[in-house]
Amino acid sequence: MEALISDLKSRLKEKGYKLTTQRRIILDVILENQGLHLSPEEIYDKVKNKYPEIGLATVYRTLQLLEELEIVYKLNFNDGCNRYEINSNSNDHRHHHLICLNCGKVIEVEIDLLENLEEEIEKEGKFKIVDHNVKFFGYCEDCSK
Amino acid sequence: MEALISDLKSRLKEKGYKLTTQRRIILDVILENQGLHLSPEEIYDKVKNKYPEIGLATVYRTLQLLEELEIVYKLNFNDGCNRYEINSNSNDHRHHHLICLNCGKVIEVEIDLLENLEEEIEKEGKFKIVDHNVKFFGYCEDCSK
DNA sequence: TAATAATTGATAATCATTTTCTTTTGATAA
DNA sequence: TTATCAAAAGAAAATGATTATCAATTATTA
Ligand SMILES: [Mn+2]
Ligand SMILES: [Mn+2]
Ligand SMILES: [Zn+2]
Ligand SMILES: [Zn+2]
Repeated sequence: MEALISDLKSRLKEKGYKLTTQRRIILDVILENQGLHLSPEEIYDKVKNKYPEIGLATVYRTLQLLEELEIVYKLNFNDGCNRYEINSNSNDHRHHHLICLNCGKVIEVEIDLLENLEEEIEKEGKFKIVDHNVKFFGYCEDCSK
Repeated sequence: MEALISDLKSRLKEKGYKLTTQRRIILDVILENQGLHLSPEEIYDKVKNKYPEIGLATVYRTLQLLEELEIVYKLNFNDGCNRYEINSNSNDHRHHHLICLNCGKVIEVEIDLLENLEEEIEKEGKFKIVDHNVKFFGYCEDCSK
């Protein structure tokens, strides 16, 4: 997590941006809530505990910026808002999400196993893959009865 | 395509809904534009050519209904609106999408190849998979230079 | 220290989608 | 066929997430 903050600092500087208190706290909140996939509003609420003067617009702006810098990743679970998580692996591995159709719970899966599929797709020579996004829908343990 | 219309008719009747002209035309437009992933607004424009009195709210309402009946499938390419396509295979096979990060073009891939991954996930016994959604990001032929 | 550029917070504006409400339509029974 | 009644449609207003605007503040540079 320290690595991420210094990462942020250098990537910001690189583009002439500053590491402000607000930005750092927003990233802190996301870091402290790994796996929860917070929405901007939820992040706003949590940040307000640490920095009550924060404005909602700043949260939106910062999330945009962090996404641009590939420090966070934007998710869409079709529940009316975007959600964000740390982009732990800018390089290769990206985890998948299992979404329970009954209770809405979101479970993370670390195995990737897309190599075959990606290879097969690139074999055609018509597309160069650099990232993917995989969601599985079904029923979690509790909801399977 | 005829199959889909009669499918629609029976699934509607099953739930006490009616097959109206508007609903049929909306489905026709989606059928006539396979692979284009139209947005509600785009569907509205095309339907207006055949039925100028249609209202936008009817399009939204019908899309919701068709999705509920599993006749269409809702997609999100993060471009500010939802998009819809025929849910050609309610059973098993669902095609994937390749999205060009440069020009935005969307290409469909028919190979599935997720069996291994799904098996591996279900092996843990914590989740029963019934559907998936897979997007690949990268560069299309034209944009790879 | 003065000048300049970046950042913020408050507020207004956008824009896709939903709701509300009144009128119309269509299936069914008398 | 006609009366009845729920479903459906269209117009218009409302909602709600996100974005843009703008004046004030803060950090950096000359
Ligand atoms: Mn996650
Ligand atoms: Mn498609
Ligand atoms: Zn569940
Ligand atoms: Zn392209």
